Amino acid sequence: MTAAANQSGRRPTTSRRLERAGIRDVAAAAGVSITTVSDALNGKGRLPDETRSRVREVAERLGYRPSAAARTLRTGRSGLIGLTVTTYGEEPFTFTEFAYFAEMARAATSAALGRGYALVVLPASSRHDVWGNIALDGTVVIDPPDQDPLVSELYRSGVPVVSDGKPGNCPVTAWVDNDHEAAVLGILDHLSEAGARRIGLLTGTSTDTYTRLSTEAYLGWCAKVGQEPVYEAYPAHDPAAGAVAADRLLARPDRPDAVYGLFDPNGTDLLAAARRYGLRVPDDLLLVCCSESDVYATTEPPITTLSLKPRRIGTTVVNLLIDAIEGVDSGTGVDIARLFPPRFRTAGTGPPPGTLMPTELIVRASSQRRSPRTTVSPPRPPGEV
Amino acid sequence: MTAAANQSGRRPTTSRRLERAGIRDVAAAAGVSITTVSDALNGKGRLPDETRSRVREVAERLGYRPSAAARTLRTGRSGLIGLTVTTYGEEPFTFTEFAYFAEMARAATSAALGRGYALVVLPASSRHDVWGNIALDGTVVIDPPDQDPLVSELYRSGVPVVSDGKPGNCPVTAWVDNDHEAAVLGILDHLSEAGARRIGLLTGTSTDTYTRLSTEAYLGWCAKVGQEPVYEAYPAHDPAAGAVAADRLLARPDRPDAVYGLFDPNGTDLLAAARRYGLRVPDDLLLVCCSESDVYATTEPPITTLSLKPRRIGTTVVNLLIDAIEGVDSGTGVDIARLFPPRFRTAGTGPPPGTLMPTELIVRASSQRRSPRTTVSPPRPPGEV
DNA sequence: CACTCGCGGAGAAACGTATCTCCAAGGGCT
DNA sequence: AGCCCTTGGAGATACGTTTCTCCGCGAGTG
Repeated sequence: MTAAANQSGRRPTTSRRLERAGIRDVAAAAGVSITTVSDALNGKGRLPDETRSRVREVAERLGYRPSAAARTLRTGRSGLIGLTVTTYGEEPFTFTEFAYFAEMARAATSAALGRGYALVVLPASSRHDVWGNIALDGTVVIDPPDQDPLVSELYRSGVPVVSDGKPGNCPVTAWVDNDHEAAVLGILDHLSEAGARRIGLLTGTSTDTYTRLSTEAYLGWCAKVGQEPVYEAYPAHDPAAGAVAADRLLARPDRPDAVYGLFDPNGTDLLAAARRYGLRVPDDLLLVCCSESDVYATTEPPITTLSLKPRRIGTTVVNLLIDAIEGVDSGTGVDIARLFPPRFRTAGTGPPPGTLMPTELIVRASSQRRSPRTTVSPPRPPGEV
Repeated sequence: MTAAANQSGRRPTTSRRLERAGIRDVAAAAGVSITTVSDALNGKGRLPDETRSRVREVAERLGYRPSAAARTLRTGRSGLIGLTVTTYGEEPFTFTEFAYFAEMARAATSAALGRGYALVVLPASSRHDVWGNIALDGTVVIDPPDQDPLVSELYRSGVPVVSDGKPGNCPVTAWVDNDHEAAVLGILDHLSEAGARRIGLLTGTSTDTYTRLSTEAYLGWCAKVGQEPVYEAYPAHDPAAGAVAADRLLARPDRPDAVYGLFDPNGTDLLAAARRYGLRVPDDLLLVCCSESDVYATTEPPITTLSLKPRRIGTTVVNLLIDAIEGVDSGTGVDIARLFPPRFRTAGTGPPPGTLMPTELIVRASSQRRSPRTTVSPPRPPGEV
């Protein structure tokens, strides 16, 4: 019927200014009800294809764009995922400072978008302001410290949290981490096989999981093989401190004949320090550092690096989070971990399901005693090409 | 059917499960109206301090968190800003690939948070899906191409857009860019003064503003001083292609005695190529490249770089955008550019207000003839000062 | 013929907040 | 005494969706 005029029933249609078209306008223009429009556009109800396409066409003609805010309010889902890094001090962002974070964030963003979610970058130390003003379906937390208040708050709010880095004592829904212990042990073995007698460590003073687990693994290994630990620790966010620490390590009376550096810039710093002390690499000093950068392929000599494969981590973290978001009856805010799809659970136990991902050791000249100097099959790294 | 539903007016209070507390619950618990709670929490109405603090306390006790979605729907503001990079092909993200983007994004994120907004990273090429599902108060667009459909769409939706990179023909609210022409001319003059007779350019094949303006400035300069242009172009996203192009440039019969490389990795590529051809830097070849990385401070020799100061750009872009968002009566979706605060307008004209920001040339050894060697007036290029 | 059943679709109730309008009471002023 | 103004606060509505419920109707079916 000619319902076009009064379709809105009690709505004061006259008050509509030049605002954007709403679903009501589409309904009126197409001569159907709001329900039908919603169903047609979302592919939901039982409608003949003809109605569906007609509605779609009208919507297109009016330039109709559904209001994300209204949809979020109604459905309880925003399609937004928070990404935050909590450790490493108060400075706005260590993102991109360490290549690991940059790569990881990029992969996470990509993975999220592939599943229809977008990532919001948030600082852990932000005024409650920003966190409270954003409707988040879930959050990725990078390396939460023990008892992280932010994670607790999110948990209380019923927001699923997946952490990159095995959480100390936080109620996370799930977590993903590298097998840092295996990685360090692998490197130490690798160096030993290359002839190292005393392996030193360049580590950090912060208490994040990565630093802690790696250092513990080193100390444990030392105890096992009966080597006195030789290490220097420095605040990892301070690039200058790294160079100084590298220097200190090589200046010690019990100077190591091999060093593993836990952080990205350690490789060049150690190389520079070695040069200062007249040490040749790898002849007098074997070198390995953890880095995602390929500049170490072109240093002189090229340096063996451990890659944490941040892309894989980022992708996995996001997928776990979205699985949690979509796998849960979002009404019940309680004990999301219990409702988590069982396939992600760790073997037998209760508390949050975690996944350990392997690392990759990229063996270059710095960790191999000069063989015949040519490229005749150097010893291969354990599992990689 | 069920008559026992109605308790508080018409609301079926019994249906409230274990959901989170809403503003109504706070109002009930505090014995005041919803209005009062809202006013008290937002510091808005006229209320005695006593009422205000009492309401706040009750809200705290109930763990009340306002719904961001509802607030967004009501106020029309989400506190979310989109960040997108449109050029450089289809790959998910060139973010962090070039240090410029990484730095710029970081600064933008920081600036936004400082003003209470959060950044959402979005790909320009995304399915309309994601863009439509997010309530954005505005968008930062990095380097939009001419007639960018994304920008047009945003404009039509009434979303303010500020671009990093002078837009070709897009309805942006404002833009920020470096003074690329001045930068290139400055470098060319710098190289001339250092004794260069024939300056080459390593540029890109893409059509983004940066590449275009820089190349044009180079060609213009060549025409003015009467030098035959010597340049090689390659697809900037392909790192391998860069090395090849650098090699090509130095292999030419009309080999330049100075080169400016527009992209970050060009410095090391050119250095490597020079080495292959037995050219000494800076003696036989002067080198400058555009980069934000400080690795060029430690190359052998250190390389002069042009910094685009991405942090300043990112900060400025975001501040302009937020000014636009907050300075406009968001009801009227029309012609936001007109309503833009006049102080940001360019001198006389109409179309979108833009800001040119200076660059910074960091002079290192690669662009200076060794002092003792040729300190005395090398032959000057024809028409130069 | 009375009935069920599937189809196509309409109505209206939320979702949770911000805000506009309006009201009551008390006190100062002319 | 009548009036206005300020203070403190309540009611109701709108924001724009999604979705649950329900309804009419024509066609099979016993």
